[in-house]
Amino acid sequence: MLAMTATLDPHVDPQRNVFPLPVKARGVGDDIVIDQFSQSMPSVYAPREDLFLEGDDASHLLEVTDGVVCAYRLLPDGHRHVVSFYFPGDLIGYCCAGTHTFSAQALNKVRVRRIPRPLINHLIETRPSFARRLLKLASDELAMTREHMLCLAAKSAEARMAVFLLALSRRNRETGGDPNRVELPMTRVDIGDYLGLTIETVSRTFSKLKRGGIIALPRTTTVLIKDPEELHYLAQG
Amino acid sequence: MLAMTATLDPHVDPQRNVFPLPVKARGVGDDIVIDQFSQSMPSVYAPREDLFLEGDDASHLLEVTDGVVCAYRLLPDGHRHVVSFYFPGDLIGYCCAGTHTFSAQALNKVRVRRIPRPLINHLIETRPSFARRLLKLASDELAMTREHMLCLAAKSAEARMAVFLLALSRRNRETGGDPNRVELPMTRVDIGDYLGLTIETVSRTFSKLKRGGIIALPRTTTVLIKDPEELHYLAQG
DNA sequence: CGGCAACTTGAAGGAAATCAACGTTAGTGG
DNA sequence: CCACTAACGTTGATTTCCTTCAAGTTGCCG
Repeated sequence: MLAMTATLDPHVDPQRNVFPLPVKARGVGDDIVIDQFSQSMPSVYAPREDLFLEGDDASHLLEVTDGVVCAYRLLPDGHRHVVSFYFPGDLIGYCCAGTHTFSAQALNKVRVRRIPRPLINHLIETRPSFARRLLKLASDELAMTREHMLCLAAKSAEARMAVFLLALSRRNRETGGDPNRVELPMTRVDIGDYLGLTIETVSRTFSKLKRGGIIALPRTTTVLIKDPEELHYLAQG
Repeated sequence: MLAMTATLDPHVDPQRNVFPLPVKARGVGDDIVIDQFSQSMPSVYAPREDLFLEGDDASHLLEVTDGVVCAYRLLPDGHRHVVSFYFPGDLIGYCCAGTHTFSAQALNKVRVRRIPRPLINHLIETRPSFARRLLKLASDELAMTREHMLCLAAKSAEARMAVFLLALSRRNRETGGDPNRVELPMTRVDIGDYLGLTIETVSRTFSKLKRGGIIALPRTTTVLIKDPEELHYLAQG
């Protein structure tokens, strides 16, 4: 259950030059108001099913409870750009205008709670603390987006991959998992479209890191971080 | 004077795949409250003077009234990344936590109005409409940052430059200026650090556009757009 | 076992970075 | 007003990294 006392994730640290992946607030809900409502309409999506498309009416705010969501945009030239990945506990679409600015697709079996926008608006009107929390959420997401932007603007393929893996590792640590064992729910294409690289470069970089003894890849979807120290070094550029 | 009725800039259109430059709200102020306060402490900065540094306490929100501000970050490896440019009417630091997540430098003579954060917090508490407006502002900036990110992830040097010039052109049009005459208050280094390119590439791309008859450069700081059609085409990728 | 999609690896090509030199502009002091 | 200087900008030659194109390989699911 969402607790009123749940605060925003204290680990978001815009000062560090890594970790652009969203690590958002758990428990943005205000008391049991949201809880009651959202319980009444849970939704489940199959792998590669779209939750919504860019331009769709953003009538609801989504909270991911299970699975991983890939936010993406399709360009006129046919290219695809992955904006972000959303994990359990993350909120989607909380600070958007009337329509969604990106599409969202389930990477595996995804479960979300749908929170109607009017409820959000009502809470903003009636509870200043809620508005402040949403604002903080938006500013955190902005900081993370800038981090990712910086990564794309200034870093090599190897550095981008290192940043990416460390972001996943960090998320694991924060959710009580093994920081040195990273599961990849997304394909190489997803990773490439997120990091601004081709699948070939993603694959080659994985191999290079493997050869260097920095990671191991027992399966294509499992990364074992063997040398976190070195990975951090590479992430710096 | 800031008017209560002033709404958010209707021209921000996240659907379009161009124009990542901030075109933010004029008149975020709530009635005359902010107006009264901010009038009392205007600040002026000389070219290349820093308004604040990354990590500084964000005690105030800044509204640019004159000149152009360059938001940037310095990386451990010595690289510099330009996050954004802020023009008259733009707000800086409205959605940031306790400390600034980037440094800000005046590109030319800059005048800003400093709005104390406690006042902002007070307005959020007491006026839901103000909170909603700030949230809208944050969501617009997020959309624009994503637009820029997409540009860095997926576009060629030429396309990035085209997008950049069109963004400046658009801003001109919206402020009643000549959309086909763009003044560049920033250096080639600034542009390069913003677009993730070297100064040489920026310069070469200017020359290429000039050779193609798409732009003219009567002075290094003045761009005349001769073929907006073609420039739009190039901006697509 | 077959078939297909995802992934890996190799070779060739290209776009931008780097290295290096030259030109241009603005600002300073004689 | 001109000479000098330093910062900024342009252009060329070379190198590097990533993309593209083209096979293979792996692994999953019927």
